[in-house]
Amino acid sequence: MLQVEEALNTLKSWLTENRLKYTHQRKLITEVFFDPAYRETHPSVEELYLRVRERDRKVGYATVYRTLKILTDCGLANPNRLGDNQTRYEPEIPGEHHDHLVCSECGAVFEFEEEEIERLQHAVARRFGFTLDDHKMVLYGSPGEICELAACQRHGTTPPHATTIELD
Amino acid sequence: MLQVEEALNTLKSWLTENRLKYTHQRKLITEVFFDPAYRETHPSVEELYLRVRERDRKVGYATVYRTLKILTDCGLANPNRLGDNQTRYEPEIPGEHHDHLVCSECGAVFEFEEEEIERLQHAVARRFGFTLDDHKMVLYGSPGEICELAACQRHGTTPPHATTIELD
DNA sequence: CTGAGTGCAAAGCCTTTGCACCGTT
DNA sequence: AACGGTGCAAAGGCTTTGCACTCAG
Repeated sequence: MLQVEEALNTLKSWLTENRLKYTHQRKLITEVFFDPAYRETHPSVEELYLRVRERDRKVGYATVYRTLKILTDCGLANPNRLGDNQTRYEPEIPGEHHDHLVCSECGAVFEFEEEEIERLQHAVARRFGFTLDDHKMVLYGSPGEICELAACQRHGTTPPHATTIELD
Repeated sequence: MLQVEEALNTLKSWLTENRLKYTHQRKLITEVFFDPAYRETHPSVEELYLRVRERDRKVGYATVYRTLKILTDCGLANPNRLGDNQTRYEPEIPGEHHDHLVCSECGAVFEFEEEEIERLQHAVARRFGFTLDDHKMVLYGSPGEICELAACQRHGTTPPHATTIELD
């Protein structure tokens, strides 16, 4: 719940700074997006739209698109392409960056952090005379036969992840 | 020219294996795609289509899409999303993988290789019990004021890269 | 009040598909 | 000759936009 409040505060401040309005819809969409129960689901716009509609039938599709754009602009949402040709969003928690590993077979999405890769990415940017602003990285992998760790759905283990996408 | 021939041979074998046909269009599109003069331009389908049309006016848009799909399937083309909401393709040279760094300001695209990052990506996949099949990584960076190295167009240096995209 | 925001439907993009004709095998 | 390929135009997804109405500040 805490993070929902923080997100709403961030949103509110950002809107005020930009002379935009803190509307019922923007608040609702942000609440749903940051709902702890859905935090790791990497929803597409449509998926989020459907969840929002469960709470308020009158919210329009376009509003969800527009709000997600705002959330992205104020650093609260992170758009990603994981491989199913849709833009998927995830709530951005300050200081909590992670990247994704997608199972080539079933589309299960796993999150991971790898400080050393991030460091090297900064180094690469620096090598070109740039300061790293952002990056997108997605790994695609196949679970081995004798794999104990892979929690890939198709292999029967309980998934520690919350999303499964349909790869092309 | 060598790589064009190699690509055509690879394509031809693959088509034969799959009982598909080695048509005039597929040959032409592949030749244009692997043309040394354009090798690093990361063309979108439309850009490639336009180039192909310079050599044969009758080639259709759909054929370029279909052929690029084939080239991707037989490992000769690599689709990428660099940040301008288009799929851009680059010729795949065996053993020559690289990733991209995009200038946040002007959209200039730079290619780089970083063995250590690749190694760590394999390690991450392994940690989850997966074998790494593929990955997508794009870095976004800003050129510094006092930057000598950044060959970002907007900053007046000769670009060592061949593509500039329009970021959203 | 006033201008930004919303919902709806229409329009835009990029990409795929159906179909009749064409060309490789 | 047989069957996959091609070109064209139409249709599909996802996303954005125009517009009249609504509501936050």
